[in-house]
Amino acid sequence: MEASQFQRARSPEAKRQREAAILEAARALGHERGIRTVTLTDIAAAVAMHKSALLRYFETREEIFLRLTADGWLEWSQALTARLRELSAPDPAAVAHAFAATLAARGLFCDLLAQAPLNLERNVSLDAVREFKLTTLAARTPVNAALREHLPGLTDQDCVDLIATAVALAGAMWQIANPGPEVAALYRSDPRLAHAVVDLEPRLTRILTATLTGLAAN
Amino acid sequence: MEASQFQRARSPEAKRQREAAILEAARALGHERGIRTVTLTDIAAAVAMHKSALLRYFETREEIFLRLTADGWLEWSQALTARLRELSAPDPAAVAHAFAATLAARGLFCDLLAQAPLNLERNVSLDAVREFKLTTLAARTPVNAALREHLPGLTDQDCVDLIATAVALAGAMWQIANPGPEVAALYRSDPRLAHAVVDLEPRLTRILTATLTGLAAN
DNA sequence: GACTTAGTGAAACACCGTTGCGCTAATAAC
DNA sequence: GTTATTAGCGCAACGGTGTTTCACTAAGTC
Repeated sequence: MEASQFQRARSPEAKRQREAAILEAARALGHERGIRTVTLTDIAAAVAMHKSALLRYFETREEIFLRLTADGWLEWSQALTARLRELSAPDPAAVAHAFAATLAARGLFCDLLAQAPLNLERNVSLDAVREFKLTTLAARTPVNAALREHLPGLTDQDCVDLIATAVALAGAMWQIANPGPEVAALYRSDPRLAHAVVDLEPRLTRILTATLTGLAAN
Repeated sequence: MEASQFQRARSPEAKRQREAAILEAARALGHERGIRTVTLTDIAAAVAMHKSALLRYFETREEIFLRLTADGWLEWSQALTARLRELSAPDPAAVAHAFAATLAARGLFCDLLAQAPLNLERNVSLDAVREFKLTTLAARTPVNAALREHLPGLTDQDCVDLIATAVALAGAMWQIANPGPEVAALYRSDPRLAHAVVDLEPRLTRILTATLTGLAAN
């Protein structure tokens, strides 16, 4: 997050190093304050560059976060696939819990998921959109395979739907489960608002368990 | 959307009329271009006022859309409750389809739902947040009652989870199902991106049917 | 050591939501 | 019917976005 050794990146390796530093700074800032509040000026300050220089590495602000989202997909896919392969006996509830736990543990990813379709596919080149979609497809593939292997009763469409559901719910519900401090205090102060306080992981587990058993029963 | 009869609203009725005109203009603009792209200047032009004048009726831009969202909840609740009451024999698939159909038919509401937790609960007074949450609670109550009446096997928590799931999925998936024209063309042009083309209503129906049968089976 | 080239910072730009401030339309007082 | 008061409104300015332009100069090349 501090200045690099070199003042100007000319070699391809140096450029990749700078690009990685920018992504890492954006990730760190997004993690501690939420994506929405992270500005180009903030990222630029974190990597000791001017914000205009960032846009020589990424076409637009949204593209930075789209890259972060794609990376998040791949990382989450690895973690989830590994967990699914550890399961022994076929157990929909365990599968649902694996989805919920891996997602709930990745707050930044959930934050990004919620904003990806909303903000990120606009103001981004079509090439970037294509690459992003292909990356998410590649990330879903091993999860899909592990699912079908563990629960042979599921069709391919079932697996596609399950992953889409888990990701959509994680994005949407993470936002609700993580309000700002004042709003959280408000929810706790008024008993009528108790329903607004939600705990992400158990709720996701509950819902996904139901969805999965429903799919398996069909 | 054109100018009012009076130039200045002084009586309470005239003020409410102006407020309604602002909301209606925001709704119309959001419906045809998506909430994200609707600016205060746009709304002001539609009601033939200056944008600064809008902020005498609503504390902030987000508050306008929060009001629209709350109205959407009440309207959807009515429509869904009526449809649920029309169902005769207990049928989870029919219930799921009622959810999916009423949501898919309300694109603006889905759009608002996706942005409500994300953007709207920030930059809005705590009073507005409280009122919004209470309104959504009031909107959920009759749906909850109709659900339990039609499918007695469901617990209260089941109904709460089902409504939360339906709403979260509708918001998130509507965004994916309705990309901009260029992105939609991209999806259609590349066979590897065929999975990115989704049809909201059948997909929601499928998923919610599974979730509901899973909940009922538990 | 001079030359070229390409990464960078500074500043300007367009646009956003928001605020402060006169003006004057709409009402009330006489 | 005239005048005084009040308050809704347009205008212009402000601070803050993301983005673009351009002169500068560091880093490689001969």
